[in-house]
Amino acid sequence: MILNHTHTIDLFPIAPYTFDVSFHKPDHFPTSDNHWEPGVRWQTMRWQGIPLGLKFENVGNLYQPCIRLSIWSQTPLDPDFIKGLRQELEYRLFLNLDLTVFNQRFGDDPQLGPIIARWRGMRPLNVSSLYEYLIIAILLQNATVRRTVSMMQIMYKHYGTLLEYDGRQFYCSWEANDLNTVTEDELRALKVGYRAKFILRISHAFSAGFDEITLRGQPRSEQRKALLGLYGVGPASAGYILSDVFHHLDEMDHISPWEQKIYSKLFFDVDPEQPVPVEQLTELFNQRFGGYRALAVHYIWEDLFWKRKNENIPWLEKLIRL
DNA sequence: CATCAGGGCCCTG
DNA sequence: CAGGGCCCTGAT
Repeated sequence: MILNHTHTIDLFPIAPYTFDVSFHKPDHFPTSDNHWEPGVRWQTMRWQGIPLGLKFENVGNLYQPCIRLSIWSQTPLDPDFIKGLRQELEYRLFLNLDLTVFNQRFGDDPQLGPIIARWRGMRPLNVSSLYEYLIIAILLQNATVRRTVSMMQIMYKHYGTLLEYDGRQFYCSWEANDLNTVTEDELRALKVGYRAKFILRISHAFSAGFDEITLRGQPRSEQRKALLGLYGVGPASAGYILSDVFHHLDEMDHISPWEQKIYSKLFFDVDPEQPVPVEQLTELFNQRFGGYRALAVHYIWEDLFWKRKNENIPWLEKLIRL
């Protein structure tokens, strides 16, 4: 599908805001719906059923942030659509997050302070809808990164839409309805394994009305309950979604074994293969980062993975198993 | 070649 | 509440 019509609008995040570390997360596995270069991110999006090609460009700075957003579409978009899209992106990109309190509170923390200074203005990144994020969460389960990438790619090939805009090609996600007529065997043929059942059950739930926007307005406990009610979603996936999709900056209910190893090294400087008990990690997070546990760990985590981009971190390589 | 664990979850006992 | 099984893949 070739997208020829363009609209351009400006988005104004709350300062401080930093474009690159907010739009590129070195620890996220690569998917063919987006591409980042310094100052630019291409990203497809399906909104109100319409496939869009987005291009975000940094035209501001830390204290006077501005993002120029170009929107490619197959047919012209009316102003109401653009308005709704703007609101949705402001939410998903967390542009209204005011980091002032966080920065003040942890600016003097011996570990977090220098990291905040380095990445000031960074916020978590999620451009996906809840449904799209759930698919990713399912594909992450019990798989290496390489396998997750290949499962995601084959799903895009079969059910996504290839978009061409700005001289580039990216896949755009499908909708839950699109899988209504797909059988478990068809999905299994794509080598997603037992996850086929999860993907279908979740897609059916969304087709039947499971609604992201409604959930946004509910308290975290209700959101968690609703997520855990989805077949194939357990505490790990629910935790990622509550922090990444629903923006709960203090979400830290579940620490999985591989995370436990990395946290043990980062916060206690012990051999990751002899990790400290989860309860001890939880206690440390509560004491030091209470109220902002997810955001604090996000800063430390991203700092580590940016470092990994530039230098070899042997202990980490062993743990992330590409 | 065979075996096994992997960035979970469901189901059973 | 602990533990087996699940699809597949690549590492050993």
